[in-house]
Amino acid sequence: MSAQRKETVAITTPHVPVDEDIGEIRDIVGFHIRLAHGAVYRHFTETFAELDLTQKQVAALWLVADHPGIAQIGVAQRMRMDRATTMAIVNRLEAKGYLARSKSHSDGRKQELNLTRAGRRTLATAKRAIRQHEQWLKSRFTEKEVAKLVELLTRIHQ
Amino acid sequence: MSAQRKETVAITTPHVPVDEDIGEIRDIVGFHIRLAHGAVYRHFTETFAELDLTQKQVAALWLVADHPGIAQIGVAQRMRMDRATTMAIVNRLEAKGYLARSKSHSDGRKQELNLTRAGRRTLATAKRAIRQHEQWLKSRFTEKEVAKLVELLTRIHQ
DNA sequence: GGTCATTGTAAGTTATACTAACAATTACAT
DNA sequence: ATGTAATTGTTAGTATAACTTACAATGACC
Repeated sequence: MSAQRKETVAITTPHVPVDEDIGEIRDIVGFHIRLAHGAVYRHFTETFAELDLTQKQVAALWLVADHPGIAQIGVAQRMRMDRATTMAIVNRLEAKGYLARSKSHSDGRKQELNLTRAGRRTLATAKRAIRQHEQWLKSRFTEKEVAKLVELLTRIHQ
Repeated sequence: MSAQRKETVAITTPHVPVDEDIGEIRDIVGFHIRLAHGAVYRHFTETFAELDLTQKQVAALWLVADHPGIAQIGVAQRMRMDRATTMAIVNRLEAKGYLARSKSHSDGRKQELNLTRAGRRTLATAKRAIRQHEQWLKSRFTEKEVAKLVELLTRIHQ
């Protein structure tokens, strides 16, 4: 559907230049980060359409898999989200049956998060989709450029 | 308030390491883009708290200023948004009194967008805030690195 | 023991992004 | 030139995400 739409645009509106003038905004780094994020987000959504998972949901699932028994606050800190936003995401993953909460016995305030069997199965599928998605993203760079990009981006998010 | 909160965190939870282990996800480029975008978005929101404008709203305002009489579809294409999303943003900017719609006489389907006097005044203020925000973002890079980052990001969003 | 911090939770707000449908207008093919 | 298709704006509805505020339960610490 996306390829079809793109083709339609190319056929019916050849007079619209690909590199439209965006004016002074071209020199704003933050604008490029937002455009790049948007492009990645859109491709991710297409890749995960059948799986019905968002970036955040996959990231949270993956984090819990890598840190069994992690508390919600732990997920929040690693993903740079606040508690309320984390709640919403964990709620959705719980509703889908991919992870389960259980009271921590070391700290009564916390809930331990763990994947269910379905969660592990889905994450395995998701990781294959991520590999595809990453391939699409990395295909335009050399290995060295990928490393450089990650290094630069890391300096932004600490 | 942000500095205060950061300080509080540093004082009350020194046992939480800054570089928490995020596991395998560390190697996913898309994850770094999302984290970087989130960090930039958060700083932008703080910088523009008094102005009560979002990234998208400023970008749209700026685009209209650089392209007087541009149609909504033109804004959408340049910002990689669909028509409905553009509508919402233009509606908000119109409600704030920063831009005005007027029927195009060359194409009856289109609306010409132009800044109001208040819109021009606000954009001027916004540009000063953007300069601050960009300074914060660029401060961690050399000029060469900024150019490289923009070049790499541009390859992602075309 | 009392005070303060942490954690999870609920409720409500805002912004964004998408789809689907519709009306008005324009473009185009035969 | 007429009928069909495409474009543009618009509305309505849905979903996600991020935020605030408030509250309860629990833990940390003097």
